[in-house]
Amino acid sequence: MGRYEKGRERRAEILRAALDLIGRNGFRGSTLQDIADAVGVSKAGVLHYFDSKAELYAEVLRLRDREGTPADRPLDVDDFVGNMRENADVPGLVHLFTALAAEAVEEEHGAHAFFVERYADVRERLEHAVRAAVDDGRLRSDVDPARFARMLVALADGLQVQWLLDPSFDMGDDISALLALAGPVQR
Amino acid sequence: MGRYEKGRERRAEILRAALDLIGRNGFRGSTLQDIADAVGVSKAGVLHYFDSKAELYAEVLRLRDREGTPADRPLDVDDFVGNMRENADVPGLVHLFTALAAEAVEEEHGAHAFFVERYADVRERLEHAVRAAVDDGRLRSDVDPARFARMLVALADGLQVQWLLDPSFDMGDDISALLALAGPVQR
DNA sequence: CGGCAATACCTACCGCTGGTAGGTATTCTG
DNA sequence: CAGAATACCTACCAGCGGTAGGTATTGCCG
Repeated sequence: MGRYEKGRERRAEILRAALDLIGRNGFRGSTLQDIADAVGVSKAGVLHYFDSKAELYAEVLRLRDREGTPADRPLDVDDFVGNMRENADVPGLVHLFTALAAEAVEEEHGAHAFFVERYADVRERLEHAVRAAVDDGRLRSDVDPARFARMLVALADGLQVQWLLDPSFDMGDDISALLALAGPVQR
Repeated sequence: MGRYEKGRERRAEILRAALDLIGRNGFRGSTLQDIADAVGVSKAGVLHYFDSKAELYAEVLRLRDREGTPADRPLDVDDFVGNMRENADVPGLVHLFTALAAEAVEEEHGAHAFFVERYADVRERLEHAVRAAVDDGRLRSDVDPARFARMLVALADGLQVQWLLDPSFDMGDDISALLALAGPVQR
């Protein structure tokens, strides 16, 4: 199952082209043919590297994840706010993420495995970060880390949909608002 | 532009058939042809009543909204928790909602108008409910009603995606948790 | 009642999409 | 340098949402 070097390069080329196209035309307007043309390869050539379009898109998102925050870094709750603000610069990818996630809910979907893993991973890392914040006294002691992590992720996802429909608010502010509500009781 | 009686009945039949099919097969597995067959009409017959599949689906969701909570009733923040729990009984529709909403982000999409209106409406009604709760002292006075309404909706939408991927938690509990965080400061 | 516009709804067709079959050319390994 | 693995092509397919343009039916109005 190993790839030749030429193969690894092509694969990377395809992912990069897909990323570009999505950013430019949105992912609904990007077909396998478009991606193939952009790379200078046939449609079947693209499908030689990815079993389906959905899987290709999942890999695009995985690539983006890797290029963003390194997965091994601890991740703090406040990073989440920053991540959210950065997303405002790449609406195409945000759209891809939300739409694909909602589609991939079914087991047979080509991106299902990706989202299962990704949600589990993000939730777990966030849970640790929340627990740390609770221990530090930066979050109220009655905050349930697992639930709060799920809520943070859910809030982020939901805000993205509303923001795509009408980008007239700052998603980071709303995440901050949740963190503030869970902050230590003042007064 | 008025319809004959037969037309109005057919239209209703189609919507009901679509609703049924979605509940049974999920909406990804339901094509215009399937819906047409279920009603005993041709594909073109269906498209006589709806300009596109997306618009048909939007009408399905609109129907479901009307059959649920009456739109004129005031709506209280706690209703939201109950609504969320009810959704657990109709995963097909939940899937339709989240996936279509994420798709319909683009202006040209057949369901775009529906979601713009619906989000605006729900947010506004929720904002009033939040303001009332703040005035009653059931929510902290520093809660911004507009923002909090948006957050509630976002949390609900986001939870639905995670719940569809793994329905092992109660979405109502997480909504409650947000309301609790925004509740009056105790101790 | 009769006429006639609006509506209902069909068959046939279209372009495009993601995906497959099966071949040939290229790359690397022993 | 043999030969398996990989790269990647052309040709093809079924199914999809959607359109064109026709005929049959409905209901209103004089």
